[in-house]
Amino acid sequence: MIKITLPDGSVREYPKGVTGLEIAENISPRLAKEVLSISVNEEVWDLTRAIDFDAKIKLHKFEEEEGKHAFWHSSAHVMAEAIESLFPGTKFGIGPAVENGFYYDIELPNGRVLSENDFEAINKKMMEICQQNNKIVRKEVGKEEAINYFKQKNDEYKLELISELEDGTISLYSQGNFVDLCRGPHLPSTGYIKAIKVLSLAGAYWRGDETRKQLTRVYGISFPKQKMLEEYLLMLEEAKKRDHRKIGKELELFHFSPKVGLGMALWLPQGTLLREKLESWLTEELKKRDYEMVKTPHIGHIDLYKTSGHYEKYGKDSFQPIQTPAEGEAFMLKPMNCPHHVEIYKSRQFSYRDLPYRIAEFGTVYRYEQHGELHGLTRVRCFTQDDAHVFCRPDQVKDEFKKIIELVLYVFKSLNFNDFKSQISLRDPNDKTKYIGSEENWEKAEKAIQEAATEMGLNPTIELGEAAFYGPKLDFIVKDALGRNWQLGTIQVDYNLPERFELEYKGSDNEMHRPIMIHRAIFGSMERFVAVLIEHTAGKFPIWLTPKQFVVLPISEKYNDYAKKVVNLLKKYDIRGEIDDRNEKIGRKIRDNELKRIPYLLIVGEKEEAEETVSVRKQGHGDLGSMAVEKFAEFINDEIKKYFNN
RNA sequence: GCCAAUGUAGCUCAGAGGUAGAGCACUUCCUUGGUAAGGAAGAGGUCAUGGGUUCAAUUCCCAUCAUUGGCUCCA
Repeated sequence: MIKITLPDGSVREYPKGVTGLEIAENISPRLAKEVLSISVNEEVWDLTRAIDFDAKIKLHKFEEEEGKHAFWHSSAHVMAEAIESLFPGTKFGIGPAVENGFYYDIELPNGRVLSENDFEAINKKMMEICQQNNKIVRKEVGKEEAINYFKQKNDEYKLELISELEDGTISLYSQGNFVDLCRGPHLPSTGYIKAIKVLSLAGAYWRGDETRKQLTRVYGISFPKQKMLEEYLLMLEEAKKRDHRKIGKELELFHFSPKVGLGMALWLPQGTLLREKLESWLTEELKKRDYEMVKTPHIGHIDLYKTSGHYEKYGKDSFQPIQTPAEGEAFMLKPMNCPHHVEIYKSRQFSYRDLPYRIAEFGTVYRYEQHGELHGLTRVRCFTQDDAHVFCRPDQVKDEFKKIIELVLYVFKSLNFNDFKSQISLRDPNDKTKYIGSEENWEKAEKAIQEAATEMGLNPTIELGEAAFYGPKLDFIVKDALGRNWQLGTIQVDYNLPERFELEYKGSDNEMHRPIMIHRAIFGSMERFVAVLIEHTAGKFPIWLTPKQFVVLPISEKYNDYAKKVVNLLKKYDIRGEIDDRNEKIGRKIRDNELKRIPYLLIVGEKEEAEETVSVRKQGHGDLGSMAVEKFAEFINDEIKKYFNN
């Protein structure tokens, strides 16, 4: 008998060779139906693998990473089996589970190329294999046996992989007629997969190496329930509908013109209004928190970036220096605001009493991103950071972090980003040599960040070795309405620039000391933030942010004058909107303005004009009845206040 | 930058080796209306750009440019 310890600490005895599936059945038949893989002493195993020793175990369902992973990994094998049976002689690269589904890199025989027209046949075949409910069997083999098998299959990709493995650690998994080199773990049988579908194709270099052959990467998704697949496909469609590029066009927020330049957004009037609202709101919040606003030029002398190190880092792969008529003089488009802000610090002398010194700027920077990297507003070549730098003493780092975290949380809450994670990136404890700055300062800062995060109620994950060479950092990753992750806020300690620019302050000991510089951004960049906001809200922005808060719809042209009066009156209350005075019926005007995601439609006709009221229609809620214009103004302003009071 | 797909009216997209079509938007006219599409007429395109094949190319081929998806997930 062996002792099996469950996650709750309870211990059960089982005969030697018991499997995860048997344990699950013993606990509850219902659990046995849902469980997909098992952790045995922290190692994830197949449910059907025999356990021969005392162990701590944990059973994993689809909801857990470990369960999903096994599920999708087996799905990749099913897809491979389907492709092999449809296209005998196909060679297989790697086929792992990924964040959303799985893929397999393949090479079809005789130079045939897979196309979307083949999807249906593959889907059908995959379902067949799943319905056969074939057992998935693990077999540990010697290296030679593995080599022989794939030699006979003539699969040079698998052979290359095997050649790098150590004898005695090689396992094969088989199901039906398909055998694959694989570490596992896998599902007990293919019948667990109730819904499976090929999603897309892409090219991918063998082993990510562009000098090597390009294989076809086939992406797929699968679920234990048909309904889950339907929901997932619906989510994908919803994501497409919410694509910020599409909504940006529909709402006339921004535009890209190849003539102006790739990756350079032109902000249209509506988009500019939205962006300005965000900027002025954040500016007010910064001022409340003792930041001072600064402005710096879009270019800087090349020597500035040589001192900062950015020339070395960005020089070759960036926009090239701008020459002037003067001999040997050159400027660079600024890739970062930091060096400019450092020079602002240097413009005066600092005592320890003057710190922290906080300066902020909506600073536009230019980076020559690779052509293929460009994507809508999320990856551009010219963008505006909501940048700020805090210069402080080492003993102030923790407090400053707490203050910045407070601001980040405030911003997230105000914009309804309620689901987010935080991540602290620290040094690699095994290789501390690649980091700049003193051991003492690093330790202090790493400790300060962790304490600040905990004290502010965050529950950050800690990533060792993820810190930049110049300092540790804290990042915020928000989940949008569709569950997608976006990295927005970042707070970074920097020991590098103060050193390079020889920044100083006079301490209480009358000696000169080096300040610590903290970089931070809340939005990240205005471009990316607006994109995330669009996708999060599907273009239905909060009332205080939205470019047009209302549109007045006259029942007929006879009431256009009254409509104009309403617009002007509301303007006095700082409520923005316009008239739809087209020669159309009211139904038409309602439809068009609903589609433009206008939060409030104010319908005016004979009755409203006589009573000096508007008939209010709220987006998504329909008719709210009529009210006096002033009352509506109050109503909106109350709604806006609610945003900031709770 | 590399691979693939795509590029036709302001937008969304059909189409075919014989120099173009729809819907929406736009202009004009009719209609003056009560909570998600009123009617009619009109205007609008070197079919991304440059080559090639052909009697004939927007359509086929090549190149360029742009857009999109991927190139990070390691059996």
